[in-house]
Amino acid sequence: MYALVDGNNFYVSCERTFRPSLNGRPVVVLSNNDGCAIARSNEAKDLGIKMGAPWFQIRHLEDSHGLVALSANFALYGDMSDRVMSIAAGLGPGQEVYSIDECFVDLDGVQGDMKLRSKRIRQRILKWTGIPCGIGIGPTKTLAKLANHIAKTAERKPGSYPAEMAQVCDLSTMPEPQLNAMMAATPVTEVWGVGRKISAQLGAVGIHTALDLARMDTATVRHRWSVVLERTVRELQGVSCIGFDDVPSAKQQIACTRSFGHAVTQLSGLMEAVSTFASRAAEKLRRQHSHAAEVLCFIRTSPFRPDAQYSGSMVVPLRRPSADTAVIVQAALNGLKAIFRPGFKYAKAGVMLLELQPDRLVQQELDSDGTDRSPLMMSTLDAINQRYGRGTVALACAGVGRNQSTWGMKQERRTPQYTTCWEDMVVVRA
DNA sequence: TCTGGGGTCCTAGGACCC
DNA sequence: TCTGGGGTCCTAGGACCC
Repeated sequence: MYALVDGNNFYVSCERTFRPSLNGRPVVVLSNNDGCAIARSNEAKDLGIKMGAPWFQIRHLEDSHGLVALSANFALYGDMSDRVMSIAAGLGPGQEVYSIDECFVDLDGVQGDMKLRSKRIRQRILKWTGIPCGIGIGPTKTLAKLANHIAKTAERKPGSYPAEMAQVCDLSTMPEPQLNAMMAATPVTEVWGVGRKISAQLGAVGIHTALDLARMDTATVRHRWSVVLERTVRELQGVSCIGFDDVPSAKQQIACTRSFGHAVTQLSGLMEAVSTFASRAAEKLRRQHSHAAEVLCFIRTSPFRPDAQYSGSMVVPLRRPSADTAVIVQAALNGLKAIFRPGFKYAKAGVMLLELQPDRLVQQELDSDGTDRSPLMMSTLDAINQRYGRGTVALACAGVGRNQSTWGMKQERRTPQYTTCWEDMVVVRA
């Protein structure tokens, strides 16, 4: 049996913890470059703001409806997430942190009233962090997700589901007729694993609700769609098909990509950006103790602009797998020089590390004396940047901020890093 | 003027093997 | 008229997730 704990409107709720004046107001958190809305308060949803809505299309609501927009503050959200997760872990013996705002908890062997227990945990998270959560319980992950959806929807839209489902919903002990009624009231799009494309295809054959999907014949589903959807159907039927990932495995690829604050036309600006992204990616690589065998670099213009379009990418193999920033930056820059075409307004670039492997598998070289100083240098670099802040020590090709004002991120509405930066800490005066 | 970033898994089809 | 059977590996692309 599983529980799914999920923070409501997570980024907005993090901001509200430190600025209670935002309660009751329509609030959105914007993506990097203040591009589009990636989190919305209930009031903002009620204004009809869609997930991913471009800011320039909704900014008129600032004046007309008191909409508040904030730049994304991921340092804050990451830290608040850690706090929420450590409290949620108290619900059961195992926890899988699935994303920044949600986790599955394994409830096997837990005694007592699961719903009451969940309500207490929910209350504790709210009291200790200020983040409101929904908790769903079910015999499979997909049903726990469904229960979570019901818990949140019942709270937000009274009348959509029975009122006692609000905040915490337990589908695991529900009598079948009632469970069927819940599934019949849930559109199939809300089922975990059913996206836009597949729900349209299902709709075309008369499958509109979670219950319709649960009652489909698994062989038909597998034949017409895939084993992925078949698993979803079985999970809805109460047969667990999706495993529990207690210890997250190392990533198979690592990316660092950004849209620019302003268009970049010169190779020099792109070189700075790509160097910076490659350095960041290498840091992430070292944190999970991996080496990369290939480096992918890409650049592209903005598909939203009427200008001439160009998109180029190249995979650069390394002579041998590495986690050395200098090696990875050099490979990325070699790729960049090969794909760069003058005369375009570049809007985005990125570096991806591919073919990752554990760093303990090292292939020595015949002409080497066996002493590789790179690991020591890299761990020193990471330690300094960890202690004194990102970018304290960097490769010179990442620039010294000369072009940063061009390609660097636009963040005009960022809130303080209340919990991760001494200077930004809240001061209480008597 | 202005449209995010970072992942995973699966499948189909082609190249190649005996 | 009629041209086998069975397998692996790789890649590109599509679907999904938050």
